[in-house]
Amino acid sequence: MVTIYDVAKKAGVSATTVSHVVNGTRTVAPTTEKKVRDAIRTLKYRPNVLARSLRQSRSNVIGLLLPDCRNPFYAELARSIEERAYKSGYSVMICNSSYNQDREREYVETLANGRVDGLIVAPLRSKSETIDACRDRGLPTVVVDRISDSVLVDQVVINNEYAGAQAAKYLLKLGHRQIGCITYLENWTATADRRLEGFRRTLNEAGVDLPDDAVVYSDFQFLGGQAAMEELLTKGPILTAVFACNDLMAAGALIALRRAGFRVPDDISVLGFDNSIEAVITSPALTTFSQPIADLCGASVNQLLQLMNGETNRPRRHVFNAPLVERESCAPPPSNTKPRGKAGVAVMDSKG
Amino acid sequence: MVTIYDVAKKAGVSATTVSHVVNGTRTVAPTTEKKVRDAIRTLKYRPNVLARSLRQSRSNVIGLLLPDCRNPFYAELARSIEERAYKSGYSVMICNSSYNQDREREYVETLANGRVDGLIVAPLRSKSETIDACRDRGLPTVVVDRISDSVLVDQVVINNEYAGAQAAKYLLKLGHRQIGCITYLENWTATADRRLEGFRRTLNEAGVDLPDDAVVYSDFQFLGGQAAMEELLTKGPILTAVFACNDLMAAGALIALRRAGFRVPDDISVLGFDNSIEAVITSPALTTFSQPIADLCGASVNQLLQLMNGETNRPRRHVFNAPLVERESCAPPPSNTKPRGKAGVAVMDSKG
DNA sequence: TCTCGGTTTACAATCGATTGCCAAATCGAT
DNA sequence: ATCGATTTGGCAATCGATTGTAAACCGAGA
Repeated sequence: MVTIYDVAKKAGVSATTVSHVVNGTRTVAPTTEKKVRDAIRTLKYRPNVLARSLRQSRSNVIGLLLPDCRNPFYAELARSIEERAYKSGYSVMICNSSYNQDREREYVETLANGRVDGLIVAPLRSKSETIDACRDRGLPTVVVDRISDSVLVDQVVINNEYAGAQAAKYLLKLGHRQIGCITYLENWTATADRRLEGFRRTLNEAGVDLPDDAVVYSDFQFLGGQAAMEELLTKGPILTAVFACNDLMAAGALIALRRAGFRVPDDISVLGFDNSIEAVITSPALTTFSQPIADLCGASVNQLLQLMNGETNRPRRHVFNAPLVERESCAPPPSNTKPRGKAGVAVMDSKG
Repeated sequence: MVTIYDVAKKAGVSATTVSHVVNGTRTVAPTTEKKVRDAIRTLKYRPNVLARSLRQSRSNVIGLLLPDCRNPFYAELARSIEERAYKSGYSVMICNSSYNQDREREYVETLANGRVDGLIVAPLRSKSETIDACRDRGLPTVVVDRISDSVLVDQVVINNEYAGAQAAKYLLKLGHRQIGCITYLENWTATADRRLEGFRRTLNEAGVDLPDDAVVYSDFQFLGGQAAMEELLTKGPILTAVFACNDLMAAGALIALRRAGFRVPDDISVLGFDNSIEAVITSPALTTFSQPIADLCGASVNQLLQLMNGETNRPRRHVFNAPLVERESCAPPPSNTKPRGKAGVAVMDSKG
């Protein structure tokens, strides 16, 4: 490896001068500068970023710790964060915890000690030592997508409970009364469970029950959603609508329903979440909630940049909303006796 | 930050001893070891990975440079590579070139100088200075998915020309004669263009023409595929089958066809590539070619590990095959006058 | 010739670890 | 008590940069 001393020797100057030429940190006489630049070019010298980082105690890298980059929502998040970070001169190191607590902890250990200047993390659990570990090390940290119990860390999230409530209102308005839900492990992430909470509360307020066997806990993945829908069909009550807490599971549900001979949305409605590419390419296309990814990433990166600049305001929670995107997968229930018109204009169905 | 010297002082030993306790590189008396471990626990000491890497000139990180992790094929590739690397004690730094040459070059600059021990890259172009830059720096490098012109670098790819030929044979066997193709920029990646090459050659050998206006160059993305299909419908010849060089574009083509009132596969067949999740959730599900991701990643990581261990065999090219996966999106052409039976059993259509 | 002010360059310490080499301590055997 | 072998532990150099401090240099004015 060619070092700064090799360049110095070839240019006939000291390493100090080479460093100042490379970084433009002090005025250097034009003739000296030329000698140095020539030497750099001849030797193909590149500064060793490790040595520089060690000395300056900053690496210009930020870490991004996600459950799984195959989930299109996280993939989109990763790209968007990387884009913003790049514009601010930072590279991004993306790591997948693979929905594994130990892996998550290990990655924090690996990342926290010098390798990154800051960390954006979508933690697996709300109550996790991961976040505490970051705080202990004094590592600037922002929690994104998922809520952490810790009040000492900045968080960037959507209002999941509100979105769940909107989901319920939408299905109720369409006339549904037999409603099910495919969600994620209980009390883990403060995402799917909050959506379920708002969903259930709003249904109850409207006098509609959400029985236990109409709720299936799955894994946010395609096959999981498919299996969950099959379980609902075999073991659950008769349903006219299902709210799946992400698009991948909703897509799985569509497949299970098609195989079982149901037509969506004629026989049963399916409501997704995320507005990922999956929502567009399924047939029928999914009615879903749009994750405000640009907002989430903008807020996360800005907040992290502030933290890394030493601005230590009291931690805050940035909250955004996920608006409903209507496509084709939701419609009034098949034997609907309620008015179908939008604003109360009664349009009786065949029974009327 | 608490350093090894802080621990040494608290434990009443030298930094040397602490280092050996942490790394298990020398026998340490049990009582001494206990003192050191207690001090480490009390002070919450963590070794600074930068300092360690600088001294050992290895970081235990490998870089992965991809065009775009939102593409499900690359997302899957990234996860699989990370999984294998993790098992060998390496972390993975994933970077997106975003289909941008400059970005690709900059990332190589950033990664190559100490930050990573090796690099797996899916370069944007076959003829690119990116690979040369890696070689100049002596960075162990493996090219994956795409072929590089450089004969001095290890490559792990599928046989795209063969797969293209198989695509042609399959459509010919179904009875198609009016065939189109949605591919990627010409002469860039040695993936889509090779597929097209094998595709065209095999069609020609069967006496079937692939006219210029039946080939559209797109961008490997969903919207691009949709636009490409629209272009084929408006400006191209009448077609009974389209080969899209990846599933995302095939999914886009399906949408365009549905909007234009075509039924797939009754009116027109669509053949995809990658066998990503998209191929399963579209309706109809895509007949496609299965990327042997496990093979690709296994070979890439193994090869890179060998390179990083200093084993410098002559660079080789690992080639795998992508088998056809039949689903629902391909069928005989609508007004087919050929036998439809599988093994020559003549089943005449309505014209018969 | 000497001094002064400003510019340009170099010396040497430092970041936080690892590690080759040597010294001290311990032990058992004679 | 002495010696040699074996453990155990520390000193100091090193990785490749950055940077505070000080020295060298240069032309101008006294």
